[in-house]
Order: sequence, then structure tokens, then C-alpha cells
Amino acid sequence: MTAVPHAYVEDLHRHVGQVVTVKGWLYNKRSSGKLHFLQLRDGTGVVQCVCFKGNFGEELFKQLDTLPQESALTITGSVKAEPRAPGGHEIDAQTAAIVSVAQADYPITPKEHGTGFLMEHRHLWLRSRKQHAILRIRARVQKAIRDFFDDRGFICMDAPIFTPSACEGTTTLFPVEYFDETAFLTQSGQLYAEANAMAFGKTYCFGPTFRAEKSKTRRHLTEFWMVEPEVAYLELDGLLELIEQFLSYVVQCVVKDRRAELVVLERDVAKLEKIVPPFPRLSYSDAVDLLKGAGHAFEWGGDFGAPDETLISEKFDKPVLVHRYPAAVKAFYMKRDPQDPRVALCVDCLAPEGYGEIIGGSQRADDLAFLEEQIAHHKLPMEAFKWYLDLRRYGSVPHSGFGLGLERTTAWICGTHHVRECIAFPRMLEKITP
RNA sequence: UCCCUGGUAGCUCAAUGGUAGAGCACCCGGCUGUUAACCGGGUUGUUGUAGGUUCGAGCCCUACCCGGGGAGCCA
Repeated sequence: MTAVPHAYVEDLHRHVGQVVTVKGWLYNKRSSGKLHFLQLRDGTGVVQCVCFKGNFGEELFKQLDTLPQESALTITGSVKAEPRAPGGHEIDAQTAAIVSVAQADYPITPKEHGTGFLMEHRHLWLRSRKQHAILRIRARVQKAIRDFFDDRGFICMDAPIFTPSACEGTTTLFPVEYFDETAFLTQSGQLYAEANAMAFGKTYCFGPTFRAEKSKTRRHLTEFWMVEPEVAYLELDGLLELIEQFLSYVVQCVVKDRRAELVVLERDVAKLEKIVPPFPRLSYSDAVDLLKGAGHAFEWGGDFGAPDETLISEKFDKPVLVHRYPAAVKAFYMKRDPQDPRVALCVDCLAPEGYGEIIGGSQRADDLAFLEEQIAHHKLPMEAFKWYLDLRRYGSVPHSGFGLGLERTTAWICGTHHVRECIAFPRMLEKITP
């Protein structure tokens, strides 16, 4: 007797007519007396296995009838094309082996639950269809990000997680004990990325980022993933082009390779297919006029609030690049516009449909004296930036970079309401378990 | 930190100040093509906590605890 091959559900189309074993967990079941329909989940998909009583012993058939949700089992049978089944295939089961019987009180039933309850059971919620689709898309976004930069000669150089002080000073940091001193979890790898760019030309870092802000909204996590490319000799116009090429590439990878998941999420794929260059570009001043025209009370000089960003992004069906904000509302390391010193050579990318800022970037200040003045003006400890200023002492060049939030981007692509579903185990204000 | 909103069965939610309920889950039985299967029967409660008002409080009042959403800030 030859061994029956193990097949993953996503590969069943290659095994039509063959006998295979699928290995997984019981997702749901329906029963008609002498016939069971077992929905088996194996991590790559869900397949319906049809079990006729005649093919099974009395005892096993009875056992399958009472098997609780999420019990682990393997099922052996022949693969049939079945157009009505999700995934297009079903298994005509010949035999089954129960690997472990789950407790009968699996908390996540096929009925509706609130997100608070589901988040408390996040470790189990991950098994559900929509969460599965979201996290598969996240993984594809992550790969697309790496591919985009790797294919263009960027060197991946990850920045440290432990940092000695604030990069920007304004945001709250998580302190951690670091032997005899206090260190902080990174809130941005950018300053290190600048050093890397001066060494390697085109670089990026991609890792977790920590913000101790007491933000409690559907756009915020205290721990999120950010990719931060940094390029020597790149100026603002080039940065805008890089952003639109990059973001289009990422979105189109998902459209191409994760269409089934987008359908599960009931995402309007047509909206994503439109995400190709060029993106609309709007100066801050134009954006202010747009807000005023729409009846928002807004004065030149302030930063946009979330409702302002939503209004701006809703005017377009692509991500919009808003550039040249007032320097006063932006970080100290941004270069001023020689044409108008009131504004910085920076850009925010606002995702469509009200998903908010997914990218923030700028051309960096490359003049030593200007940076020293800015650090003093922002009351930042000059000593902590000594190494950073060395980058301007030894061969300073124009350079630019940006940061993109992985979970916000994933949330926009998936059309999920909240970023917390776009990471396996979200860390939020006063939420650290599971 | 501030504003809004909520807390009733394992889950999702009902319940004019007057006997605490339904659907699902779970248990028992039925059904050879089910699609959140269906049909019949059954189990399930310190109504977030502590006080107060009242003949009587899930409901009204006060404080606190916890959740959700938003503002500021940011990706």
C-alpha cells in the first residue's frame, strides 16, 4: 500500500481525482443523519469534506458527529471539483483520524461577536476567515515592500530598537532599563537610516516602532511596523516620485496576488486597481484653500487634524501627496524650501477613503549650522545629536526619505475599520494581552 | 489629559420603576446534499462594583472600575 500524499487545501486543484490526506482543524460542520459535512481548515484554506455513513464505521461516524469545533483531525479522501464549494473543491472522505478533541466550549462561534471580546481571544480569532485574509495581505504587503527596495538596489539596514534618546523630542517614548541607564524603544529609525544612506547611498530599514502616546483611535497602535527608505542625493521632487512608484507597486502586488482575500473582505478591488502613478500633488497652501472652500475654519500655519485630512483625501480617488507644510509644525531635521523659508520640503501621503496619513517624509536639512540652530531651538540635547551632526560635517549631501506605516497601509488596502486587525497581536493603549 | 458612549446568560442583544427574556453556543433526539443547515426538546443569571432614593431598581441619583469611539499627537 502506497502512502497517501498530504495536500494543502490551497493546492487541491492539482489533485482532482486523486486520493489525498488533508490535515487541519474542524472549522464548522453540518449533519444530515447519515451524512456529515465537515468544514476542514488547514491554514491555507477551508475545504468541505463529505462523509457518508456507509464509508465509516459506526463508532467513528458517531464520533465525527459530536466532534467539537476546532478539534484537530486529518481526513483522507478523493478530491472532486465542485463549483458550488468555496475554493472550488470538496473531498469525498473515505476515512478520518482524530488528532485531538477540542473542549466543547470554543469561544468563537460562527455567529457574530464584538471586537472587544474577539480581541481578548486574539490568539483564537486569528483562525477566522477575515483575520486570515487580512494577515495574508499584510504579509504580501511586507514582501512587496522588501521586493520593491531590494530590486532597486536599496540595502536593507535595520536600525536599533534600543535608542539613547528621542529622535524628535515631541512624542512620548517607552523607557526601558538598559543596565545602569535608561534607554528608550525606538520611535523612528530615520536618523540611523540617514547615516546608512551616507554609507550605502540607497538604504531602508523595516522594523517595529514604539509610540507611548495615549492615542485611543482606530488609527493608532503603540507598537507598529514602519519601513523607512533613505536616499542620498535625492531631493523632494524625486522623493514624491519614489513614493508614488512604491505605493503603486505595493497595492498592485496585493491586487494581483491576494484578490481572493480582498473578496473575502468585501473590498472594492476596482478602487485599488486605480492606484497607479501619477498621484495628485497639493501644496499645503493649496490644501488650506481646499479646506476653506469646503467650509472648514482653518488658518494657514496650523497642522491638519484628522477630519481635515479625511476631507482632503476624499476629494481624490488616489493617495494624495501634500507637500511643503509650515516648518513650525514639522520636525527639526527637515530642510527649508529655498523659495519660501516658512515651509519645509516635506510630504505627507494621505490614503483615500479617510484612512489618514500613511506616509510622512522629507528632504533632510543638510546644513550643519542650520541643524545646530534647530536642535537648540527645539531645546533638544545637542550632545545626543553629536554623531548625527557628523553626517553634515563629513560630506553632507542633499538626501531624502520617508516612513510608511505598515498597519495603516494594510488597513487601507483591506478596507478594515481598525488598524488593530492588521497585526497579529496588537499593542494598544492599556492593551497588552494576549 | 479631555469629550462622547456603553457594561443584562459563554456570545449578540431585548426588557414604561412592577414575575429577567430571545437568538446563537452547549446537551439529547431526528434528517443521505448541507452552505452562519434545518426541525423537536433541554441546561444557562450576584443585571460591572459600592452606596443612595423608593412599598418595589436592570431601569432613577452619586462615586468608582472596565470596555468602545473620538480630540490632541502621529505612521
